[in-house]
Amino acid sequence: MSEPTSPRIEPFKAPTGTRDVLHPESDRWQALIALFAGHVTRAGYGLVQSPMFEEIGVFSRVGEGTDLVRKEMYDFLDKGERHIALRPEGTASIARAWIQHAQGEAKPWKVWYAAPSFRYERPQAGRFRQHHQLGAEAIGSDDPDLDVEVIAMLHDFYVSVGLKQVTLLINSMGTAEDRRRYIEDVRAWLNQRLDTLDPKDAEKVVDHPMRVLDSKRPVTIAAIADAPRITDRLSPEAAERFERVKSGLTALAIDFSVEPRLVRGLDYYTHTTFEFVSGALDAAQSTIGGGGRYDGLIESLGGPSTPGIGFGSGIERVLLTCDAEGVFPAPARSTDVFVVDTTGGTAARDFTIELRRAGISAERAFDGRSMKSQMKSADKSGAAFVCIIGDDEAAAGTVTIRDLRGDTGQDAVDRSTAAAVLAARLS
RNA sequence: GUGGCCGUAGCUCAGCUCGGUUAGAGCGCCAGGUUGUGGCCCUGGAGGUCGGGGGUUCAAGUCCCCUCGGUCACCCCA
Repeated sequence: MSEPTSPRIEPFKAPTGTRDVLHPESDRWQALIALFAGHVTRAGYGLVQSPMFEEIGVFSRVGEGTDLVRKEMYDFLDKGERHIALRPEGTASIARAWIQHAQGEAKPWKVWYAAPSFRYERPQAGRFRQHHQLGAEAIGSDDPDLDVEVIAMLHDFYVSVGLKQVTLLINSMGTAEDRRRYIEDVRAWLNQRLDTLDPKDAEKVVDHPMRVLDSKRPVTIAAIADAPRITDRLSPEAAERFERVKSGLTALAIDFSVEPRLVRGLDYYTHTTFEFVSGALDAAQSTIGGGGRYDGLIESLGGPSTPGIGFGSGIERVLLTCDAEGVFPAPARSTDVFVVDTTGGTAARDFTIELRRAGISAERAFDGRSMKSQMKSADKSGAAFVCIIGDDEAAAGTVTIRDLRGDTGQDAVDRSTAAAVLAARLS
């Protein structure tokens, strides 16, 4: 009989379509979120932390016919048999939160978030099962100048990130009635030309006629050149609103192009819809942010008829675009002081923490490494100074401060004053 | 969900076409060269279920099948 072999464990991996964001990339995430937070905070938006999952109904109201609801929802039954879905997009949760808690707040209620979203899809470039969105929503006002504010906020954020090859596309879906009537018109128009469409698109005429207009297939693109345009069919009040939005963007020197075929994936949009597309990404996923007005959403979630507008922007896609444009690198990590201790580690333990308590960033090596090894670690840490504590310093109650960057050499100072000396030399 | 390509050290990859001694390189990591001093250089070391399972064979990293994962595209979207 041979000894029973211990079972080999196949190492676990992060689930399909998810990733671990480790430093230094995570430092870049923090910097991006902080930059965004600055923009929205200056505009009066407050942070909302909402649950990552909801009763599935919250999300299915965004559009029973959308792919997002029909096949991309990451849903399951919990132990209480509740039908739960992981948040696939940010707006519905915010709308639900407003209905539940904030109806009495001043309008518009302006909030922002930086949070994960989940969609059950096959991952590819710029597409994940868990991705992260920076978003903002303003609920309770139908003023078109609010549309301008929201779009300008996202535009200016991209500018401050350093992105140059970003194009703003805008469209208006008109009122709910305009939208409904237009969809019928498009369906009728397409039905008379089914044989001229690419077969893949012809299938979509019944359920998603507007999707056909958004097709990338050459045959279809040629066939729909003269299809009715929503922007030609807006009711007078919707057209006037749209003009106000466009003139606002123009006044702010924000370039845009009206794209009457712009179709966004969620059914709740009315009036203004917009999308920021990167020209630097050659991947299939080039939309880095988008949003629009959703004047019917709150009501469909059981709240009072209330207008709203907002956007979401994918952190992963924004950073992908940054890579493509060579902007927004990870901020350099810096350590002020690296403590080298060859006396056994006690001095490093205590002195490092003393320095940190004095507001100095301090690192050290562990495991009783040789001085040479510790010096190498000090160099790699990027520290400006190294503090050496060997037998001589320990006996004399001093530390040797060595400048790792310049040529000022090294000198011993009394340990009790070392933190102050370092703080002075670092400033 | 469908299809193309790809899975060999922590990372990037060679080896697979025409199966055959202890599976290699660079980088990284650790140590030594300098018994108290980093960056450069030199030397050495650790580290591999060749994604997993099955099959063919005297013999499989190499051939076949299945499966899982990655990636890209469709679809759709951030």
